[in-house]
Amino acid sequence: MSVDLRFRLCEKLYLREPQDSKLGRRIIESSILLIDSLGFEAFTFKKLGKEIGSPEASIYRYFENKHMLLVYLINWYWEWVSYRIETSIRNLDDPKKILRKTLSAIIESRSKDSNFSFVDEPILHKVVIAEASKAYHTKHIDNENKEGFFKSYKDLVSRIAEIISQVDKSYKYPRSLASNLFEMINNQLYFAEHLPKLTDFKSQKNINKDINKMVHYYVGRLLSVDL
Amino acid sequence: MSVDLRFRLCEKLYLREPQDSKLGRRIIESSILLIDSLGFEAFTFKKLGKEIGSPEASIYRYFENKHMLLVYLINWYWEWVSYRIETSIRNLDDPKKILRKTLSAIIESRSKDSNFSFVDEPILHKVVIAEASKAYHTKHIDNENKEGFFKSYKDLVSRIAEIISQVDKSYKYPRSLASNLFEMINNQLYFAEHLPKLTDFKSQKNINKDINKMVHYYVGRLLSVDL
DNA sequence: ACAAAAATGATAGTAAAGCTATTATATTAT
DNA sequence: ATAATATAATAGCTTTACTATCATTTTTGT
Repeated sequence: MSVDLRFRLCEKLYLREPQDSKLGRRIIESSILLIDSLGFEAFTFKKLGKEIGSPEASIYRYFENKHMLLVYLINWYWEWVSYRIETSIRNLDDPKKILRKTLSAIIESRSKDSNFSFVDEPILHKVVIAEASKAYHTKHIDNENKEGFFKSYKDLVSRIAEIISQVDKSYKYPRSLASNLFEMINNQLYFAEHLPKLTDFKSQKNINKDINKMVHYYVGRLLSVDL
Repeated sequence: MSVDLRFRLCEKLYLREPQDSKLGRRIIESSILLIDSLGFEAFTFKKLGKEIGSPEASIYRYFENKHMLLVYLINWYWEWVSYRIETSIRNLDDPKKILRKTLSAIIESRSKDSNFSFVDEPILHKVVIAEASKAYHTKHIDNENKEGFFKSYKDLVSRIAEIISQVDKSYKYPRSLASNLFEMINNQLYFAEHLPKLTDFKSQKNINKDINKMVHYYVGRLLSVDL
């Protein structure tokens, strides 16, 4: 019998912790699928309610609105990526090796993880690729940031920046490189599928391998180390 | 008496060419200011109509909906950047010099241009930074791309990729580098202002200089040339 | 200068989104 | 078994995102 791990996310994001109840988990599970299939703009709590056989009003008891739900899902995703990275570099000492493993773990954060039965990670990653920028490009960004809405992503970027600095202490832009890494990977994946003129990658099975190669080359060049 | 230049944008974007009438230009002018101040989500044609003293329905005669208007504005911005780049590299031969000038022109695409009286370019750039990703992260991206909704940006990226290739013919990712350049610059500017943990830049007057330096360093490193 | 054509204004109306409120019925905890 | 809590069922309200109609300007062609 599998026990679901759970992440502790910013409490301001929800009215009731969705990981703790059946309905809550169904909200998480189904919203990921529904946002993926409808797109965030066409996604509504009414449609989600219909999907899971519960009234709209019940969903409002968990999340104030669909924006909060999106931010929640995105935080969940970054917590999960962090968890995968830490797992994959545990017991390593060599900074270059740690960096290499970290980069590969980031790219591989696209496959199903049996530790979380109610989340389909590959689809959640699709949602992050397509919708995450909407979560932080809002008029209320400064308040929301103060409340901790983006903590998971910021912590992850800080961690990667640290790993980068351990390879090249003199590198001037570790945070920018770290955030750009995530944004770039997700953008290039999106472009490969939808706007191929904006990328050199082709949308195909092996795209992960190609992106992985590029990212190692890229970071290696910028830090002038061989990765 | 100043004569406004105008750009030829994809005709599918609008129902009536807004650059050709007084009301149309007021729509462009005021929508930029209003999207900047309200954010795209809270921006509506009703509010825009109130602002310019025209009924909502009149605006609908120019643009099918606010999404189309946003896409239009963003195309306008990229056409303008292209125009500024071409102006600044005219008569140059040396590929490295062309690349250097191009990068600087991109960064400097943040100041008022007196050739277009009805557009406040610095504010339009703010709108592009905050809202452009919403224009292409939609469920209808593939259809819209087919219709040419993103032509201006794709053409610009192609042009930069060409310039990059002329400096280093063997560089494998010219398109990805070009698109990443634009996305990175805009993201880092946004992060500096709103999510400082995600960047090494501080939001202050001289940020353009700092970003310019980083971008030259960055492209120089990746292409292994001195810029 | 004048009629025809085209653009704009004024106003109304509709469906859906984005909520909030209320009461009834299940579930769960003690 | 009962009290507390969560969920269901239903209703209703405001705003958004449009569409339609007709009157009034403004522009254009001759």
